[in-house]
Amino acid sequence: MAKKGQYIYEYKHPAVTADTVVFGYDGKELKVLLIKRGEEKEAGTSAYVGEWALPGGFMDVDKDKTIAHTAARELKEETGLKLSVKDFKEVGTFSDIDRDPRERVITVAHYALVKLAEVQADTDADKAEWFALDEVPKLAFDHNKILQVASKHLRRDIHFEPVGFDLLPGIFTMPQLQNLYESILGVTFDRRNFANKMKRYNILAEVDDGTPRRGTRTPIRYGFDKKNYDRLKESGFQLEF
Amino acid sequence: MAKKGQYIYEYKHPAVTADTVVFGYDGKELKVLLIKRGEEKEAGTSAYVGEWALPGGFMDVDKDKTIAHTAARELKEETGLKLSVKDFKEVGTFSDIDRDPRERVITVAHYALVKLAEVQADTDADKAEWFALDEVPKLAFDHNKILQVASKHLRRDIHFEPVGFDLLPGIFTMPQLQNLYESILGVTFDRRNFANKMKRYNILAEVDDGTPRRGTRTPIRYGFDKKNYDRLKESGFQLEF
DNA sequence: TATTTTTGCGTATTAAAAACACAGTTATGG
DNA sequence: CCATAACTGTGTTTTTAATACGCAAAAATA
Repeated sequence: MAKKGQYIYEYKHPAVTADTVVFGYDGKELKVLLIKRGEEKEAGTSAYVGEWALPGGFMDVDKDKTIAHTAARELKEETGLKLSVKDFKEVGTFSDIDRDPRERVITVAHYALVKLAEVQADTDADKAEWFALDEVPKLAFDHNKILQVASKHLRRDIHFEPVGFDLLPGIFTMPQLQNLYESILGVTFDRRNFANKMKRYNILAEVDDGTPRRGTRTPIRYGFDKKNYDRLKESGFQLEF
Repeated sequence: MAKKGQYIYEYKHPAVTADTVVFGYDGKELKVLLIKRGEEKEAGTSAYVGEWALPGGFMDVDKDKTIAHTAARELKEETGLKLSVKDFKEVGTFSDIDRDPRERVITVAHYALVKLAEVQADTDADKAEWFALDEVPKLAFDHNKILQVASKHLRRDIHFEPVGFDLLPGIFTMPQLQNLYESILGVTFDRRNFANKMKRYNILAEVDDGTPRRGTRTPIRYGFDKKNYDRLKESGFQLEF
């Protein structure tokens, strides 16, 4: 952690934080990881103590190689979740002059996608909790607005990147994939057309995990064919769901 | 401008700047507005003096309502170009730990689109100069990388927003519009298919400015039908070029 | 056991994208 | 001045993708 001391500048500097919207999918709906704010360790005074907020915190000017490193470090410290720096996608900067009552603070918002079932055990239940997207309470600072913008980015990105596969377990079924897309986009697709379109992209691979398919009712199990996806991406290919 | 003095913090703060990639189109190719760096007015020591760079500068913590206001203010100060705050689209944050030799500086990059012919007179020729995108020299800091990312954002945004109309004069022809799209995207379209597609969106309006159309060779003049576009956008419509 | 739900596979229809031909007028080069 | 090339507009045809449904088999449900 950064050292406390006396740091002097000729011109005013803003404080900089990184906040992260962590999205997870439980098979039914999209969820977000929130923390309950405690006493601030770094800033002079604390703000919004006891309220729900996005995980995040102040940049360590000496140690954080980039602002994404700040986001990753703070997420780990506040929720126990350890993600790779490249999993953080930048959403935008929030810099309204009065967004923090203590001093001028600008924050760089990120979002990250996790396989909820696999990480739920890692999240520190004392401090962090998963909320359904439509049950998120009033949050500290401008975090409701950040959440809104991040959701919009996710909905846009899903059209061009295989983000669905970051949210689902490694092996999944076509109906699961469709449910995910429908709940993120808030629409419904025709079952058969959705499957056809997905298959045309050749980024799904049937997986045989021993489960017998006695009838057509047992859904086929798929995995994400990352190798094929990377190849397609390199050749200038563009997904469009 | 911010006052010089002694500002003390308990924890280290990074300096924050806003840089802007201003794109203009001269009818042939995409251009970018660059400035020649002089002595820094605000920071203790100057860096990259005499080199080309993107217009931008330090946030005024007391006066800049948002980081976009910083971008607008600095652009005005450095190039004479006065743009509305809402014309600045955020590209991303650049925060590598060693990107500025003086101190830790993170920058929020933006891009803006202007009608080159109409603003060329406003740009202060002593300090600023327009460069063709493929003739941009080596820039200060990580500005080449910022330019690259901004160009990528522009190429993406052009698919969903009528950005072409911000770059062209108010009245333009179909070939001009096509040339713009082709030079931004680096592709070629079939003349007839392009025109058909554009017309289907119903965001173009034929303009009669008195120029007689004696033959089919004199191109039809169009204007951007903003009213129709806003209506379409409100109804959930999405452009896709 | 009868009924409903779920899954896969397929077809017909509709809309859009891509490829292409022609005619009139202006610009260009000798 | 004339022949040629270049530019613009308006179509049509062909190919491809998107959309809307039908059917059968197995599993869950009542």
